[in-house]
Amino acid sequence: MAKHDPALSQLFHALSDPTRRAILTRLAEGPARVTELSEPTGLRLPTVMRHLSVLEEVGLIATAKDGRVRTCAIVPEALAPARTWLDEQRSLWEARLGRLEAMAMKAMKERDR
Amino acid sequence: MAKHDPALSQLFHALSDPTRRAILTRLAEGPARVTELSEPTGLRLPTVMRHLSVLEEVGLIATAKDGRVRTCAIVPEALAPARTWLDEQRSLWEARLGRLEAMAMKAMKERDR
DNA sequence: ATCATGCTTAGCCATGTCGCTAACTAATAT
DNA sequence: ATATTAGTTAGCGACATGGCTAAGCATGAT
Repeated sequence: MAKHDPALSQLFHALSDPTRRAILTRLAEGPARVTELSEPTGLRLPTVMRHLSVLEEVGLIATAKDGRVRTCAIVPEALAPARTWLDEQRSLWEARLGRLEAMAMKAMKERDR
Repeated sequence: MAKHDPALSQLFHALSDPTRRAILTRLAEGPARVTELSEPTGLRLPTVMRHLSVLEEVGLIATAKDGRVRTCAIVPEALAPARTWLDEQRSLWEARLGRLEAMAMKAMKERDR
């Protein structure tokens, strides 16, 4: 069985929450402080903090504290493993389609023989 | 705020489980019956059934029962929304990089004036 | 020195997830 | 007719998740 890939699981899990995706989308426009990120969500600060922790743990964002303000920025490379997995999946699928096509060709040749 | 996108959330959630990803990878090679899918997982049948339900609910697989055997097949188009979101995210990021670059150019011109 | 701001921590609650066993149904094989 | 096979349903338990409030703690403003 394909062995655990905890990083990928965590990555997809992080992306599975709409609030977290919204935060990432916001951050794609540029860095922001925590309060700034929390405002559009309608959620309380501690809740948003938790989402930010999740995002930071999987490496999707980086944060730094300056004085009492924490600034968050996106880490776009962190999305790569997800893309890679999806691409692999697609190429597996296409390989299979290719084999099916080959079989169909072969079947036609047999029939015409 | 970006409005809810429950389908995307469910899709990412479905992909966030290693067992489910393993099942998809297996199915990329061709259809399989339930028992066949359960064997390599080391999990009990009802557990695997639950995973299959999740996959079917989000449209990642299709199943059909013939006699007492249920056959499962992948539905590769179902991955598209995930890919699309990742691509959008990347293009947002690149647009931002573009703007930063433009700002840097402008700053250099100002400085050289 | 005091107050307001911005985050952080601790802890609670409801709900969801993932595993299991046990018992059931339906189809096929003997 | 009976036994086996393949899946299904029901329901349990442990733990994770996502929301909240309340209280704490630095930093910056007055």
